[in-house]
Amino acid sequence: MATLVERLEASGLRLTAQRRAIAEALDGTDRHVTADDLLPQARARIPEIGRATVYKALAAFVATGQVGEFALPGEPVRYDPNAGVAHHHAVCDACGAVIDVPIGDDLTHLAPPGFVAHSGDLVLHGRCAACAGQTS
Amino acid sequence: MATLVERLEASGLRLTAQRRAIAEALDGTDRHVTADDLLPQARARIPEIGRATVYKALAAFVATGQVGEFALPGEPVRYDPNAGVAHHHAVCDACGAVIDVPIGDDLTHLAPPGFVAHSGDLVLHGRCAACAGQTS
DNA sequence: TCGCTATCGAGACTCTGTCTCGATAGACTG
DNA sequence: CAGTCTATCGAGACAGAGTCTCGATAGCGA
Ligand SMILES: [Zn+2]
Ligand SMILES: [Zn+2]
Ligand SMILES: [Zn+2]
Ligand SMILES: [Zn+2]
Repeated sequence: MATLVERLEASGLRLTAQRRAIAEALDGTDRHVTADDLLPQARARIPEIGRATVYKALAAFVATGQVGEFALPGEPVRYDPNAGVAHHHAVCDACGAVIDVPIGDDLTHLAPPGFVAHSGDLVLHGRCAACAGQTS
Repeated sequence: MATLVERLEASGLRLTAQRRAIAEALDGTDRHVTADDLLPQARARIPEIGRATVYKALAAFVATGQVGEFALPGEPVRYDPNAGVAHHHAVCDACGAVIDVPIGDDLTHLAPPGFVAHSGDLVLHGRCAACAGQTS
């Protein structure tokens, strides 16, 4: 898999220095981070980068389909550099970890009659391997 | 299926006049509404009801498991009076409609090794029956 | 090189949701 | 019924996430 910067270039997005810094910061983590998490990371590369720039860059990345976003109720939106490969997410109730789950079945066949689904986001809730072992 | 008010009573929640008004307002719609959507509906029953009261009441309802919540990126949390029966959601890209989808398969078996899943929320994206027919 | 346009940065602004705190309403006791 | 104890209420201040405005800048094509 190419880097996020390469995939964004390939998608035709104009890659400025700021967007490159933000894409590198996002790609450098396997976590699922928020925009405000990313700001200090991006500033490590370009100190004068603005907060609005991060939001606008992430929106542009999402529009290309190379970056995913998902939201849990009551939490800020998280961005996912791994959207080139479709996958689902498992969220640990105990520690909050978000784990990528490879896609097995196609889930769009679950759509009701008449609904034309092009994608589906599944979020599993439970205990991750580390937390399940403990008798909380 | 009993009304939401009845189900909340059965779950042992203290049902004040305000909570009853909010539960009736929520139950009276088949849509998936936000807390602030609900405020005027609740005030139609009890005019002096406060905004914080609606938020706190909804949080209490969710804690009983009789009301569901789900979030789309960039949108306020929506509340679902129909959580007594587990179901998924289909969201129309074009008109924004949120449609209940009866559960078919159990999806928790998709969890990765070691992860103990107790529930899964699936959100399908696409076009609803009304919007799919049109050549937008 | 010139100019057009998308992007940038700063900060004000909006919106969603939470917290504080004094007042109130119930439940429970006797 | 009166007293007490506690959960809930309402108002408004507050906080966090995200957007908008607008003048400045940088990249791209001609
Ligand atoms: Zn965990
Ligand atoms: Zn992911
Ligand atoms: Zn539609
Ligand atoms: Zn629903």
